[in-house]
Amino acid sequence: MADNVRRSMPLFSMGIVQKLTGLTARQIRYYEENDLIHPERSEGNRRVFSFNDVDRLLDIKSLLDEGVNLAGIRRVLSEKPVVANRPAEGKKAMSDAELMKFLKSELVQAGKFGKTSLIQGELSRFFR
DNA sequence: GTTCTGACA
DNA sequence: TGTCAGTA
Repeated sequence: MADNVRRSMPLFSMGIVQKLTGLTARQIRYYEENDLIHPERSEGNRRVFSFNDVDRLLDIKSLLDEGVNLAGIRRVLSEKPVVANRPAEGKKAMSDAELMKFLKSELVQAGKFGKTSLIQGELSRFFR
């Protein structure tokens, strides 16, 4: 259960998530409006994303890249309970350590190249 | 400086 | 979706 705790631990700010996912704040907020994600809120009403939210956002990005509309994405994601991120054996893509490492490298690259790096096109292949 | 909501091109 | 406004 320590796994779920870590995954739902609010750690990322909007800016970080933007770089991590390559999505714009506008999109992220829009997806939240459509109940695709449910970030926590901090003091000043700031969104605080958990590891799960980022992972979920990446899934959304993958679907978007495949030309799936919001309705379709919502359908796919609706099968994934928010807080109920059980140790789904045959569906687990990456371990926490791997995902963490991956995200960190993306951050570094995003920093080097300026803004959105390769996160946009290639990334979608690794997920889902 | 960063993020938030609402709104409009 | 982008972006501007007015805040917190």
